[in-house]
Amino acid sequence: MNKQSLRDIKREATANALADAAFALALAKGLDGFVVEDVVQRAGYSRRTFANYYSCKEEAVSMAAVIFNGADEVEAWIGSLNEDMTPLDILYQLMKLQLTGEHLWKLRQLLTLSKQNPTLEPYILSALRSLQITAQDVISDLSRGRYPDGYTHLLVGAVYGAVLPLLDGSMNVLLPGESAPEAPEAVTFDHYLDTMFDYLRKGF
Amino acid sequence: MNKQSLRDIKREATANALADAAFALALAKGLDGFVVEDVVQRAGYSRRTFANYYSCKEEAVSMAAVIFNGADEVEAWIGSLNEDMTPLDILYQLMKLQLTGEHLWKLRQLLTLSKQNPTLEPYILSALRSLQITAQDVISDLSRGRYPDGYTHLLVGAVYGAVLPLLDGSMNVLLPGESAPEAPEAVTFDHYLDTMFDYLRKGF
DNA sequence: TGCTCATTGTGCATATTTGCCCATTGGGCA
DNA sequence: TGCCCAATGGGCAAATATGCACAATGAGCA
Repeated sequence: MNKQSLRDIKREATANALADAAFALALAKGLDGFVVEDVVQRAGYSRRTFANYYSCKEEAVSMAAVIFNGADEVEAWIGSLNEDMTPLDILYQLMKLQLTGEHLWKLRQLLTLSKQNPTLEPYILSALRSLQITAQDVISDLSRGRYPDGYTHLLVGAVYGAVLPLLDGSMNVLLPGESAPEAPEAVTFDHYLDTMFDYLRKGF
Repeated sequence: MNKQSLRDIKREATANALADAAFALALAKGLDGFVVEDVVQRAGYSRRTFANYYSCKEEAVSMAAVIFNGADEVEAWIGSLNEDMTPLDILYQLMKLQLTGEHLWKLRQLLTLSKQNPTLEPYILSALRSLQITAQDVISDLSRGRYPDGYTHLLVGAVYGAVLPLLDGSMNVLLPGESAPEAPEAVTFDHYLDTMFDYLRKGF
């Protein structure tokens, strides 16, 4: 699907390495506990290169949560799609694929960090927005000719607009009795997600 | 000691990755069982970049055997040297440090490969020569003012000129009853090395 | 207040890597 | 023999990464 030249691969690897390093440092030391120099040292790049990819550490930290490592599964899934599925069904399955345990866990960590330091919030929103764009492209492509673009845009917008509230809601529920952070529990989020799609299907 | 900028580090990493990949392929498939394209694919670089570092796969394979990963130990050892050691003693200890098990094993694999394909031999010689240059620099620096350069040059030349015969000799001895290649046995080589230095000390 | 200093942002030169190109080489085969 | 073709070597431009310099920012402190 993607051209993915060697250059593309390495560019993506650089961006991911920087984002991962920033995210790890944010978890370990808090948003104010490190500087860009620490990030590039951990990732093995120069400060100048960091500036070529991200405008600040907040952006890098946020991007770490949307790094997508399941492109192959999504591709296979797209190929196996039924012709008669509605955009709503497609979108539902896509979110199940995209928002896997690791993603959810990272997003929650991001939200926790942003509670302590609201500077982070706009960058989280941007990161989520990039997820939305990706989903929009997939849905648009899959339902082309069967549904107008306006329909899918509104639908995808509604769903991704609800991600943050969904996360927030499931956090409030989970956080008190939350077990180990390294084994994220997604069941409650899934429940909220199902509820959300029920509303979307049957109307609020 | 070395400036070792980030650029230097990455340049060395590239050269090493390419050499390691070439060496691994040579072991797995033989010198004629792979092409440069295979090397760069395994290492994650382009064919053009390979050409920036090595003129052919034989050169890369040979360089893999002299990649030195014990610079720190050597540095520490240099700092702890006695002022009254002779160049011969220094050189003896340096070879013990340089020619560790992994190096010996790689060099032997190289020799085995070169028996099947003599194309490799000049590149092995070049690789050994680079080891010799390094040793020459260390020895010259350590004995500066106490011994003339001519003396150390002749000495180092004599020793490194004997490395290939030493390897050959110890191979002949070891190969029949050689155990697992992944646990190289260096004791017999060490014995040969000691004999060599005995000759150098007391005269042939 | 004004000063100091760590951090950051950015322009520019240089180094490194890649992609694309084509010429050359050398072995296999009709 | 002559042709074909995979592999190679290398020129060149573009993309990416680095090193360096300097300005801007902003927090801490006398």
